[in-house]
Amino acid sequence: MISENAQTEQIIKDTAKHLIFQKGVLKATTQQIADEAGVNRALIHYYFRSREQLLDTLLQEAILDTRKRMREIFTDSSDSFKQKISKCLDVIMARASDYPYLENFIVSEVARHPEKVKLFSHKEKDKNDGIFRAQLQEEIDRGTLAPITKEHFMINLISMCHYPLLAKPILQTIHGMSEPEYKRFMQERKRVVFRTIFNEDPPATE
Amino acid sequence: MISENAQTEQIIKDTAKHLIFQKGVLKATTQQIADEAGVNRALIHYYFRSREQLLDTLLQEAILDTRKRMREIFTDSSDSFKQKISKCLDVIMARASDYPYLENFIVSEVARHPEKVKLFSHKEKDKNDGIFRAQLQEEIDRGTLAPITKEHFMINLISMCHYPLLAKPILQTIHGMSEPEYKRFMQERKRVVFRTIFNEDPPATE
Amino acid sequence: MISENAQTEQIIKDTAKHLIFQKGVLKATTQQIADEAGVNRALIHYYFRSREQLLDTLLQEAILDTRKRMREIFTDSSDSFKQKISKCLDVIMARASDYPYLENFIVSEVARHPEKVKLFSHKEKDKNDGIFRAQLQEEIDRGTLAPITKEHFMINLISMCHYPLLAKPILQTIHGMSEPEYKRFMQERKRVVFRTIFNEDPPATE
Amino acid sequence: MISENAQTEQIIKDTAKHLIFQKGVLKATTQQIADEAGVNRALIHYYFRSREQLLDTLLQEAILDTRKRMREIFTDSSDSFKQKISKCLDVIMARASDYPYLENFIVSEVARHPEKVKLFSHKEKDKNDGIFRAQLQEEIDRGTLAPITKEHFMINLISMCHYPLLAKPILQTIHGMSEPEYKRFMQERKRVVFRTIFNEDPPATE
DNA sequence: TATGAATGAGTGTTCATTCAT
DNA sequence: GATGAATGAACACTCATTCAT
Repeated sequence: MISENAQTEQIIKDTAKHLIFQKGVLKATTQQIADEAGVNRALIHYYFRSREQLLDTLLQEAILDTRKRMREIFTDSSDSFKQKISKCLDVIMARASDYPYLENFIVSEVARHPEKVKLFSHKEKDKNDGIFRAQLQEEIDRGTLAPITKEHFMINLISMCHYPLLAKPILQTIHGMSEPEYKRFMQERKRVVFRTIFNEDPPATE
Repeated sequence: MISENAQTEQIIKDTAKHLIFQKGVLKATTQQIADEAGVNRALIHYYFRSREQLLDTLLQEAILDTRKRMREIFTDSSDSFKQKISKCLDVIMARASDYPYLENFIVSEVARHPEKVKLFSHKEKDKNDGIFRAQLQEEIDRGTLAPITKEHFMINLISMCHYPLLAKPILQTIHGMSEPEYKRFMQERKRVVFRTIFNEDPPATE
Repeated sequence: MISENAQTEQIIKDTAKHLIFQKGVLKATTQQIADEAGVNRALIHYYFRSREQLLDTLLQEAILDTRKRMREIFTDSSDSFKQKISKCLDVIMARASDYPYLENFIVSEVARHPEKVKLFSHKEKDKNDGIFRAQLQEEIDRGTLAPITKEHFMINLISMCHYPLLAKPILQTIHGMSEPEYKRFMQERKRVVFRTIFNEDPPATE
Repeated sequence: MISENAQTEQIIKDTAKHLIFQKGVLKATTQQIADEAGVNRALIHYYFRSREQLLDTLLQEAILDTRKRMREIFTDSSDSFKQKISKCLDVIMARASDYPYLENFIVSEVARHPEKVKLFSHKEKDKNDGIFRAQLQEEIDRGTLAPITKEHFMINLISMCHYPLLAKPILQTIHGMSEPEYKRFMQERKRVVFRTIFNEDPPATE
């Protein structure tokens, strides 16, 4: 009816993303998805064969998209390490802001079906990995960063960005934040994370 | 059979905690719980009225327990701020290590039933809150800590502890860690987090 | 309601047998079975886990029962060969009369799931097989039976009994038989089959 | 694509016959039929209105074809009765060999929809019927055949041919026949059936 | 306390069928 | 003629929950 032609497939995907990644309805039913998308439940199976495959598709897309953005940042060699991390923070925060429950979804998916971890493995040995490690070491040698491995460094970055978005309602309750207060809090967040890591403000970005 | 008397209630709770918080079976069925606990499925309803109420009980207990431990740390005024944070890290890490999926469970529970956020609200205006803010400010004034609000500070702490445990299988895949490598990684974690925050090693603990 | 306790399981089995083997509703729905049995549809899964397993159980029981009766006939060594075959015909006809669609069901089950053929394999090398072959050969040698292998002989027997029951409505139409005519036809059937094989009337049975 | 014009209708029918009558997929889906035929699923409805009507068409054709061949045999008065039966056996065996599951399909179709029995009724009172009965009686009078009605006689014929093809996998299991053994078995079959009926070998055929 | 039996609501999925193009 | 998209009805199955004992 409302949905026509090949757009329908996209509508279903968008609706499912919205429901699961944004609203946090991790176990969204095919019925729920179909209702929200304004389509017949059977259409989900027509396009994706199963609920499982729809979710896998969403997951795959989200992962590839994030990875692509990350690669773009680290491939651009003209930036300084701190500039890269700053951009990286932007990407992570944007992602976390768009899809607050994505990380949560990923974690429970993998908990239930450990073989899905394959979705995260690169075939191609990342060429940027070497550069990253070198630049990180450089900062440490220069004394602008306490000694830390790449793994700990990246996980620090990701954790500090994701968690507050995930736990939004809880934080609002525990710390008694109103909606505008929370909004302000999240806007400060990037600077705070950068400062926690580097002990200085992030470089200005366009 | 095996379970007698009032122990049964505890066995059910323990089993459910294990299944959901430790093994990550967030949607554990009453059947699964009963089977694992070696009791009849109907007993769960006898003791807890509904699956929902059982889960709420578990949640409540986990929250109260964590809060109690935290309070103990911050009530003991003889410790320095850094010592308190160090102990605090110990508690969070221990919790995250015992119940890696607890945070995940909380988040999706609250996402689905926003009213459950009530479980997190204190009635009693926390007396330690004032002390904490004062001590934090003191550190900042002394220059041992970059300016930061209590909220950001606490969230940094929590995020950096929880995430790596939650995402264990993914991290192992992305960073190519073997089981012993991951174990070592987690053992380093506390020091890394402390250093990321304070730019110095944590004080020794008993 | 009507059904109580452990009888329910038997009621479900009996109903399914009736529906599938007698009425010929080969693809009888769990709903149909449950309705006819006057029980809740979910109970079928409670007792048999799946429709498939219910059907397998029925099949298994039917096969074992028939095999048992057959063995009884051939184990009793006091009977002459013709007497044995006569009794054998009685059993086959009775079976075919009780469950006209059993053979049909078996055939389509095996066509769909060839591995189910295992249900028919004996583990124990049949001791009666030797006796049967010897007695058959004896009849041939005596000239009361045209030369024939055991396999062809048995299949002749079975085919001629089953087919007319299976195809009842068609035969009634093609040969224009009324209900009493068909009944008479079937009553003659045993004698006809025996005569076709041995060229003489069967011995009298109790 | 591959299929053009009016051939498509035939392709669909042939595919369905193959799937249902030969491979034994009695509940072949329109999708399965369409896939195997390499056409769009909706085309089946375009040509046949419904799955049901397609199947009815196949059934009708199979019945008419068999009946036509039978009539040819019995219309040709130059043959002796035994020659006719021998030819008749050839036709039945060929049919059963081509479409082993046809009989099974017919039986379950009629079981489900008893009104389909109409497909088998002749309008025209078969003229050959009288001749057949006369010739049969002649054989009986001559003593070459034990007394038997036309109905029993025909059913004996048909049963003994169809069953072993239908039950192929089961017979192979029960009697431990290898594929070549079964093939040899079926080749012997015609002679065996003829001998069972007439106590003599069938006349040679071209 | 504890349990086996029973149920209603809901889940993912399949399928024949229709329709606009 | 032919097709992709769409739908409603049905299906096997699961699950939390209730109840009699």
